[in-house]
Amino acid sequence: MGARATSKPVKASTQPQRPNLAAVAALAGVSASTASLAFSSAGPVSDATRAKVLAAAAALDYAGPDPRAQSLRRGRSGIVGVVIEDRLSEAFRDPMNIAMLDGIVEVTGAAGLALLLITDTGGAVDIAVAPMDAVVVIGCSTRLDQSVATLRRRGIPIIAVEAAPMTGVVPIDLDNREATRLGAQHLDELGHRQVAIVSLPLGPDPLEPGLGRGRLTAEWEASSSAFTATQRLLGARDVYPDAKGFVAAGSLVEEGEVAGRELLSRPDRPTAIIAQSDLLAVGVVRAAEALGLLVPQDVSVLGFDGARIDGYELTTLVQPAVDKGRAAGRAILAGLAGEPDLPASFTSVLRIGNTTGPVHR
Amino acid sequence: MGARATSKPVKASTQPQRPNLAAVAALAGVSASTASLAFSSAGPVSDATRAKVLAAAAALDYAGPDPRAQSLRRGRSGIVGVVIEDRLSEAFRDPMNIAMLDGIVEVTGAAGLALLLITDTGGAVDIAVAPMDAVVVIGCSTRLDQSVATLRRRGIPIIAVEAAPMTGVVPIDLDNREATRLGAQHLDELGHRQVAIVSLPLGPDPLEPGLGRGRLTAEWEASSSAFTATQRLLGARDVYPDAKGFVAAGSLVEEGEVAGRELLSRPDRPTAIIAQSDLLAVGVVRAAEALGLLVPQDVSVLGFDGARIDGYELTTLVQPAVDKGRAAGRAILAGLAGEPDLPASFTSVLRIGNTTGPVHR
DNA sequence: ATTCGTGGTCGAATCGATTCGATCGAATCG
DNA sequence: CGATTCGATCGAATCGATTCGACCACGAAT
Repeated sequence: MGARATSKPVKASTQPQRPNLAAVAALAGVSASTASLAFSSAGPVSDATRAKVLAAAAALDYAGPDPRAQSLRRGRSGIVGVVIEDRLSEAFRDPMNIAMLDGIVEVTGAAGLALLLITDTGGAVDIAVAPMDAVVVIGCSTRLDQSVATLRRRGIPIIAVEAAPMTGVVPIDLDNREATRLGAQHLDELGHRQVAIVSLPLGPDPLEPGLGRGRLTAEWEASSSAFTATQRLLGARDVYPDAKGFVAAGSLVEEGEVAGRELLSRPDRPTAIIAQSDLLAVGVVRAAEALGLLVPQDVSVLGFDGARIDGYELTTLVQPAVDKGRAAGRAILAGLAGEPDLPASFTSVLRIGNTTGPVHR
Repeated sequence: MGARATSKPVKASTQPQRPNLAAVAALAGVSASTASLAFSSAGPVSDATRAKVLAAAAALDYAGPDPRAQSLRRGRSGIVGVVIEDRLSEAFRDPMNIAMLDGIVEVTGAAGLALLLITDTGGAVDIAVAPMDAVVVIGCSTRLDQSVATLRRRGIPIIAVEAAPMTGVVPIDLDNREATRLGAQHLDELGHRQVAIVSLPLGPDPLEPGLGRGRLTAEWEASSSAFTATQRLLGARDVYPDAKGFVAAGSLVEEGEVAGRELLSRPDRPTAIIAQSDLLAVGVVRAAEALGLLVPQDVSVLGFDGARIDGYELTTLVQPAVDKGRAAGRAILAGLAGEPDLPASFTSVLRIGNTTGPVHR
């Protein structure tokens, strides 16, 4: 059996060569076009023919049309990219991200689209090589600009959730600044004058690039590449222009604890702390308790998100995370359908919990 | 301007037709093959030529080779499917799933593969239509069988994490049964004789299909479609063959609370509860506290997973979730490289916390 | 001076399906 | 009974790139 196998011996023996539509058609005694019709059921095919084709497919162990070929021919892959900046483990620890993702899935899933997770950790390479029909960037830091440019050249719809406005990108916005200002006003009305901020990550500190965590400086604030954090910072500054701050390295309870310890153990301890997420706020509350301070008697804590974290009833700004996701999903669908852009913007509402109270001295 | 636009007016006017490699090559004055080489840098191309091609690409606003065409030609799409049974919001609330996913990303991401999230909620349709190079099924219930069959016909590597053995599927296993038995023995040594189980979802109750939650019956246990839950059940039965149980509708704290209330408010209240996840265990502890019971004095609680849930120091079985993910990632890579199957199996270790103690009456 | 590489480029086949227009037979209608 | 239409099927072009073998020219070796 070695004589005639000289042309392509390895390939032929190891791989029995997956059958393709043409092979199925041949076995069924019909043309490839008819076989295609039989599978896609997008044209008139007699029942007898369809049965023959299906039988031939079964005989050859054919799994149906190759998705790769389909996506080339149709120009659609059925895949929506989701660009997330952090590592997954970090991004998914924040319930807001999950809620939003779930909103996206709810809408896109119903339309038969699957989600491709793209972590931005590598270079800007990955993002451009996947066969996506559309892409959503979440918490897009400014350094994604070049990747976005590539995507735009490719002509696919780009949706950005809470990002700086860019031409050709459909925005899904949240009133981060106004909402934070609202929360700050609440603190102001309670009489708080010494207020500190715990900020979400701002990107690398220009002065001392290190852990991504540390006391907030004017330089750092100015060079921030994080849109949402900056907006919330501005909202706080609208009421407390000179508030001190601490930048966390992630939206995590532990980070909030670090920040809280840092801010509350100083002699000029603030009477209230504006945390940019509920997870951070919980950390701050813990730090306060660890330092023997009572919340809200000794220190008020304001959160952001409206995550239901059990054991706590934070005063916070409740954002419609799932709706944000749904809106992103609808924006994708609109983009794919060639309809006009479908931007959206959402507002957060202040929910008073038991972590803020009148200043007490 | 209407006269000569009769042939294909709509398409030509709305879409400026994205340029393709051929167009770039033409403008650069080279052949398509050379242009391809210039982009892929997988062959000898003079620097001058490459520069010409790149310049032409820039002039035409060409974004690089179309990923769809590439994946057809190369037979690879760079996409790994991850099949998750629940809704994302539910699956991602369990830290174990996230940890594992992160392990997968760590390995596959380094190899330039992106993850396609596939929720199993719809029919078995979706799963087969995406252009994937490999697929990982997580917590695969038996009803995925047909989808797996399709995938296998397609000839792509299939990795299953904690699933019933199937031919052609590479298993990544955890010692669910043995580990649970170990935990049960720990309770046994502490003198517990009245023990109840809080089980992870088992699939629909054959007798009364409802919420997916309720008292564990022999019929339900026998008809379970959930592999992991069944294994852990068996491990508990190895020590306590007649233990009563309650089936939760998800791995959630709230579900644990429901189950705990149900089991602990009865007159024949157990002295210990085996929960099949740490989240469930926390819920049980909360329920106990709500009922005025002390843990572990009045009731011992055993968890599973080794998730670090703050505020609690559960006695639990610590499983290497991230390693499981990494192993799955390596199994994928091996499969894609045509190497022999790379299965793996992991063991959990008992970590004694402060939620179990000697029986006290 | 002739030959032997070899870097650089090109043609053409191929990946696997979809889809438009054409064809052909049969059934319907006038 | 001839013309029309409709349903079923087929051919061929197309989607956009990759890649193998061929080819050409030029410098080096004999």
